[in-house]
Amino acid sequence: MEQTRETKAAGGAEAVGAAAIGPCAAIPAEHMAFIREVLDRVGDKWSLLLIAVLEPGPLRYTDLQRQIPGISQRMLTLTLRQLQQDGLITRTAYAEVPPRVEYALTPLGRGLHEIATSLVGWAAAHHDEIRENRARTTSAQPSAGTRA
Amino acid sequence: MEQTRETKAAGGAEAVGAAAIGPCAAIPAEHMAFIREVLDRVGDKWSLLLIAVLEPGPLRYTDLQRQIPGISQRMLTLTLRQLQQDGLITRTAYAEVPPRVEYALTPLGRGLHEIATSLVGWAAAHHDEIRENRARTTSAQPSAGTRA
DNA sequence: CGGAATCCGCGGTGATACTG
DNA sequence: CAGTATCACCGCGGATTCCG
Repeated sequence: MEQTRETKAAGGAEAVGAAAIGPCAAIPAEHMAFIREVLDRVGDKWSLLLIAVLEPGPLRYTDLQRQIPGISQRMLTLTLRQLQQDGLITRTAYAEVPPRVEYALTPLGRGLHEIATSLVGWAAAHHDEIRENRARTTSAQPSAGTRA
Repeated sequence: MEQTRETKAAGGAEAVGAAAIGPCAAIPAEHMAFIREVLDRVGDKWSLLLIAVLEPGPLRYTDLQRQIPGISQRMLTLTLRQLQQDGLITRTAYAEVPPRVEYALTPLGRGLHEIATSLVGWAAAHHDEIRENRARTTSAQPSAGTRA
């Protein structure tokens, strides 16, 4: 029974050194945990969007709120802080009479921003396609494996 | 008080027609909702990872479980089904005596896969950097804007 | 203006057990 | 092998309120 599972995961053990070959095929299990961690942080509903929106220059708190209609102050602040802790964005507070705070991408965050942009672009490009597929298959699961 | 917020978001209103310029700068609010939707689906802890892992060829259910250590049957099945509904992956069931089911990327899913790979690659490349940053700033927030 | 604090619900998520 | 079903948890995330 074990030989069947060797389909393509045979390199699981020695994949440790194979990380350079492909970033995805045979991912070293040791890194999986952290990758998941990053993926989770990045995929927490707002982070990527925030990174994507933060593109050009420093943005103020209110600006971010305007650019991301659905977000609440709570989530904006929370996500902002998280991103800052990870070193993806910088927070600059000017202790002026009308308090002003600006958020900007760090070089590290800029790298992620490109990916975020790709993702947003992909979503925008295929959103109708996905919607069609989703509508077509929504609540349309036969009992089991039909269509061979 | 209103003129201060015009920093760079002045194009917020007419950005609707500016969608073709940049995928990210001044995102049309109309698409935001769906982008968030896609982003959320894609960022639901497992989807991207699954897409990334599904890279080369068809994989069986058990293979996927092996490749993604932390996932439960429930989440695997759920995510799989969701991705299938969105037309990102295909599910092929062979009604054999030992039931065999193979999952593979669709062309659409392959597009996302590239992005997922980028993201995973990015995470792997900067995971230590992020960790440092995170450790450095963890529970180290002064009362307010220190370091200008 | 930019947040912090609190309350609270929803659903994502994981164990476990069972089925075909 | 490849799921499905049920349960129970907890943390994300939204709404609201208050502070500097």
